[in-house]
Amino acid sequence: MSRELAKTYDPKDIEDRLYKKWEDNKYFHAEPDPKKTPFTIVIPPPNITGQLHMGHALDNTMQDILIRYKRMQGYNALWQPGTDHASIATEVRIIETLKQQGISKEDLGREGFLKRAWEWKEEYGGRIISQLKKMGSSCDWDRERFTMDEGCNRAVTEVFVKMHEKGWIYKGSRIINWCPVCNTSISDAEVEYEEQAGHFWHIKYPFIENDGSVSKTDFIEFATTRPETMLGDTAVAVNPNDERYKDIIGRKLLLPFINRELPIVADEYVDMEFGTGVVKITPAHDPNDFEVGKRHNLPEINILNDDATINENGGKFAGMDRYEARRQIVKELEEMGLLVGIEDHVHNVGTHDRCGTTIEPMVKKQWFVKMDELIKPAVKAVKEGEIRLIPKRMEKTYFNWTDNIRDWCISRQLWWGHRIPAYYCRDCGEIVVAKEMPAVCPKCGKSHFEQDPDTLDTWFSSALWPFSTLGWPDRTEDLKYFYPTDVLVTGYDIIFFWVIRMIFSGYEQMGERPFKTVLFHGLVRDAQGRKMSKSLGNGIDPLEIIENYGADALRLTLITGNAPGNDMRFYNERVEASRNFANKIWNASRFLLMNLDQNPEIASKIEDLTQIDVKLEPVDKWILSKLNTLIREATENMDAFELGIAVQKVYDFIWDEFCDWYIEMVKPRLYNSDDAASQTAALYTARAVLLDSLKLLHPYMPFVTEEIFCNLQTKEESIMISDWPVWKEDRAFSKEENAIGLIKDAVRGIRAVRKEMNVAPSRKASVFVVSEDEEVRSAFTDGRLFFMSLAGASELTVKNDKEGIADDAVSVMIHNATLYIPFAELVDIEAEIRRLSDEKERLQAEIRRADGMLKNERFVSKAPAEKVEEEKAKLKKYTGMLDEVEKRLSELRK
RNA sequence: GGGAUCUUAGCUCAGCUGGGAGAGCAUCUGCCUUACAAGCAGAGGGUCAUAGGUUCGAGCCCUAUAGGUCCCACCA
Repeated sequence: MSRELAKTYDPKDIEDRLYKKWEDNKYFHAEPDPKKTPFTIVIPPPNITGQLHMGHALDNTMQDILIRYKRMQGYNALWQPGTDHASIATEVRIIETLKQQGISKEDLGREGFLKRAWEWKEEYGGRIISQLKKMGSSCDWDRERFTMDEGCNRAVTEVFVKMHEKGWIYKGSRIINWCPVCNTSISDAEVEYEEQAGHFWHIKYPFIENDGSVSKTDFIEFATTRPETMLGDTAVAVNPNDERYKDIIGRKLLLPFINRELPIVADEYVDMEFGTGVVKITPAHDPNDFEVGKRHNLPEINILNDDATINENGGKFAGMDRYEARRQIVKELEEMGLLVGIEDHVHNVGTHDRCGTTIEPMVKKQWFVKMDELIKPAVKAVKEGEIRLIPKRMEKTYFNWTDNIRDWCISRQLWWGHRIPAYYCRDCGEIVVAKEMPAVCPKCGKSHFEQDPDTLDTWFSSALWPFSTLGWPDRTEDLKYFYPTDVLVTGYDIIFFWVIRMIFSGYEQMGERPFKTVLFHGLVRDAQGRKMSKSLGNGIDPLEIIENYGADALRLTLITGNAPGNDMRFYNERVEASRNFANKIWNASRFLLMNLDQNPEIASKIEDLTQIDVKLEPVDKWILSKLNTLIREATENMDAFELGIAVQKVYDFIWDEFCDWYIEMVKPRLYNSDDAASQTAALYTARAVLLDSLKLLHPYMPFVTEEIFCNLQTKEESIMISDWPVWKEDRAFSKEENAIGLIKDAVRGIRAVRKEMNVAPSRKASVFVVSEDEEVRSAFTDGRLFFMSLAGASELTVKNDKEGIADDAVSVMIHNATLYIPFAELVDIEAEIRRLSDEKERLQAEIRRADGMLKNERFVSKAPAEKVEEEKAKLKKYTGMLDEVEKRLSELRK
């Protein structure tokens, strides 16, 4: 045993060394073992472009806590790691880099670009992994996967082909969200709405008279926020019930610039109350108009190029950017007298969540997943509790999405990702969806196939993650053993993107839930409560925190004082508090090790001692009993995923009960080498309690606990594979809990009195304990040594009456006993009377409360008997104390 | 427009099934007590947003109001 520990804990000394030890010993590795119960978590795969941020830090800390806890409980714990190719995010980043070198994506060509992308993956994919390791994450790195590795690719193709056969994946011409900067379609979930100050342009179109001429006097007026879309108008709509417009339904208008005839159609979609009650219809560029267009068989005229410039359908505006065209159109309408007015208008604009570009709705041919049937088992599972969401309120968010589900646009006009397994015959145009390119066309027999150039939404592959990582589509042993997984830990912000899609994919592909519980956490915000973001520059780098305070401190900070699903604020003072706690444990163990060093005989045999070998004293039993309760409660809290509460209890126990009370209580015994039995019991107990406390803390603070654990014992090689403590009958000592509780009350009372009376700490005083209760007297007699030391007493007399105690002694009342401290020259009778009078008032208030409850017949008859008894006991206790205070007061007033 | 959530000590937040309001930080006082000044001891500080209701009993359950945050929808 190395006993030369530094005075302050320095995480830098130990973290990397211990992590290496764990990895080298394969503690993180899990293999199917029928003798053990599996416990599985799949990591939310971080993007290969990513750098560890506080969100990852929180997410992974929570997972590591659960995994380490279950591993210690004897489960076959697998934490399945991996990374995500993050199709669009990565592609955008690579394009940016290329741009700096003056190269475009097209310059490289598809193949060249993908080569770069894989190089990128090799270069950066490992970065986030090594950062996760710095956090202490106990992932099974032997099983590291990537969403575009061979197995995942097979899973993706398998699912696509299967679902296509089933008719649940289809290609269709629908209105989709188009990002003109990223040059791709995106799903509804990727659109972020942003409030922007814009305008309402009030415009009028002229009627076409029956003779075919354009009216110079007859117009219809409406308003739009996107005037340039008029180039794609194919109708104007009014509500069929609108009396104002009944007569004009079916008439025709002339679209300026384009000179297209527009029918006036009647559709319920139009809100009569809003604006003029007239809506221009642009089926190719507005989702609602698209629906109207379908109902009325209107042509869909796309007026935009992919880069959001106006195409040839825009007549003379062709080639202009969308906003330039908007300005020009408004200007010309004004000149033509067709602009009625401009109004300021704040409205929500859809933007691409990756790049912030305003998206354009466009009709395009894309691949979709049909959702109506697919979603059903996913809804049922959560409704019936087969999948539990924590906190429960997340179910509302979940159902809000499932109830309004729309088909999922899965094709992307990107190169980095899973290429769609659809093949087009160049000769006859036949589409074949298959795992591999067909040799010959089933229709025309020729073999000129071309694969669909598009790739899949990045979430398509992550939706399969819980089973693709375990070997699916093969029925591997891993899959049979570890699936379904147990807990999914993630932020509530990706419930739509990922959680729901994993759930329906799990049921569809595996016929079974992908996980039993989803544990949500919130966002980590900055000290002012703002979201951490690159643009604000307010992000706190977890690696920097680890560098300055250690990974354990970071982990503890992220878990304490936080409930599932709630956002949290992060600031250095909180990390300092966590770091201080690590140091506190460090020093407690240093204290123990020093004492073992000074008692080599005891130290040599301490590892072999059991509780029955040592003569436990009441304080030893007291702390063991407290520990026992802690073990039960902390375990219960962890099982309920109340990690913040669990660790708070462990923290309080270690710091308050163990360090501030127990260690102080046993010091006199440890320093008295005349009583080896007592020393042994104290060292045995301190060590046993510390070891179990460390175990309870290990999931939260793996490094410091491991280091101390290994210093304290030699039989087990690591705390992370040691057994989780359990509540034990032979550690429950209620009598000692009461007795020591009483002594603590006495010590606190005396300390408070001394402080109030300005008695210097160095000045000792004699203390008398007077009690008629024999048990109370023996508690103090048994605890004489440490009680005196803690209370600053020079001598202690325990007796059953106050005979011979100085009249002006200061007194402290506790349950069934009164303490007297004669301070000789220091007495201030008036002050003592004031102090006791305050105490009297306090006790009277307590008695009023308890008495009031007990006098309430309805309380006595309706409240649980246990509760009533509790109040009766309190009433008795406080009445007794009040009697003593009153007696003392009358003596002092004589 | 729909929904969720929050409002508890100066600050940041816990408070699990309703049963005498807690922590960390900050503040004040006193301590270098041979594990730890990243510490020890003591103290102050809250009508638990407001108004009703249910209950023997409400920070916790219900209703309404006010303010904040977030999500969804997107009336052109």
